[in-house]
Amino acid sequence: MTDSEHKPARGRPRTMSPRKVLDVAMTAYWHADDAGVSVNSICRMADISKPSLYREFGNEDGLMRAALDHYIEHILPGVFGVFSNGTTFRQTMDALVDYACTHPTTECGCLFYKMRAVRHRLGPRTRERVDEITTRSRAFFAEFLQSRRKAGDWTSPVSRELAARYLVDQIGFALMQRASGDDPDEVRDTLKLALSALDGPQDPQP
Amino acid sequence: MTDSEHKPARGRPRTMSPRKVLDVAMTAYWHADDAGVSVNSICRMADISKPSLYREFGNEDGLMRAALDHYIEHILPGVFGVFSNGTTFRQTMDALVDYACTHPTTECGCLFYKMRAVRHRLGPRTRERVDEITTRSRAFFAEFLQSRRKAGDWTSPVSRELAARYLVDQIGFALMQRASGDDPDEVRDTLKLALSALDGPQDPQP
DNA sequence: GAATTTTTATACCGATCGGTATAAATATTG
DNA sequence: CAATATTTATACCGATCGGTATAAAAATTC
Repeated sequence: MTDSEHKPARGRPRTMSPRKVLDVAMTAYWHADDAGVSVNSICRMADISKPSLYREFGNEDGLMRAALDHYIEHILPGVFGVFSNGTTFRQTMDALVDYACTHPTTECGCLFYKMRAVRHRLGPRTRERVDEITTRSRAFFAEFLQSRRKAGDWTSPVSRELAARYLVDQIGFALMQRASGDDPDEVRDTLKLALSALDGPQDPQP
Repeated sequence: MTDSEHKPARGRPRTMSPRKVLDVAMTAYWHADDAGVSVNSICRMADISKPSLYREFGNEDGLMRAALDHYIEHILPGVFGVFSNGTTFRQTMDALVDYACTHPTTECGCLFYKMRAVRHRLGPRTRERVDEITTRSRAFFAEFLQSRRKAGDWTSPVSRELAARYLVDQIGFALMQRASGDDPDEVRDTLKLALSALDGPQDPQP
């Protein structure tokens, strides 16, 4: 949806690659310790001029939204291996905990959750995208939970809507702790304890 | 510890009241929707000049630390009514959920948790104070849990250290959601579900 | 080669930031 | 009243912010 892959046909050839800028911006927003990621710094890091960036993305809001889309498209799909078809609810939860707490990809947290945490200070288009992804994530987890309930290995009396929201929130909480540099073992213990609230009534705790 | 209540004995009398500045700063940091609380804005709100503020608090870090201390001293004590002596673990948890999700004081979250969420961008002295309060909070909850375990109404196999950390984190998470303007009912459902992970093995869920 | 089109680089805009230099204002002390 | 001590108000500092005006550079079209 970058919508500017039109070949210019004539004019000065561009030295700026939107793909490269998005890689830089995504990584910067994602791995930044604090909110100190300015348009200026991204231009310096990507070695482009500000007018080039503004021509391509309009404003900071457009850049952040494009960077989030870039992240969703290129980084997030790696997570969905966790949701293989045959696996039990419990197995999937364990795999999720592993992924969120020890996978190198999540060492700096998750760009989506980081943007969600500062939702109020985002531009309107980026905020809109964050809200869309929140809705889609909850729907995805709700569908997963429904299938596991039908399969019989998720027996909690909690509604799947609440459980889906709870999963999205608790995983995000763990990823934010991870991004803050918290002890991975403590993050893991906390997340496992939180997710145990979704266990069935008579399931034994390992 | 404001340490500047020395009467000047001579010189131009001060029109600036540290107490008033701390009230303004505390409220601003606490109720601010985003990070847009600058020293300039606090001076405008408190109707004082910047040199007066810098003379009293040194720098932004000193002001934030003093505002946090002010909050701990004047606001937080109202919470401890929840931990009356006779109440059960379950009763205390319910009271905590009520307080965190519906009490007017928590409508904008909690200044401590808000500062904790941006711990990395705090000045060294404020960050030190935040860490101290984190440690003290965990210790307080651990002591409470130990007493309830001895009293026999907290039977979870979870260690009290983990449970204490979990309580501090989950209550903070709920307060941050509340500060973000999330639906109080949803925050309440999430927190109740999270705290149910600390219930004993055979306790019935109401 | 001249005209046109597109992107580039540079320099700038006003606003705001945290922090401070300076001097006027207002008190006590002699 | 003069000297001194302290706080005030004002104006300023350099840096950075998001965003843009302007014109040169580099391509195609005529």
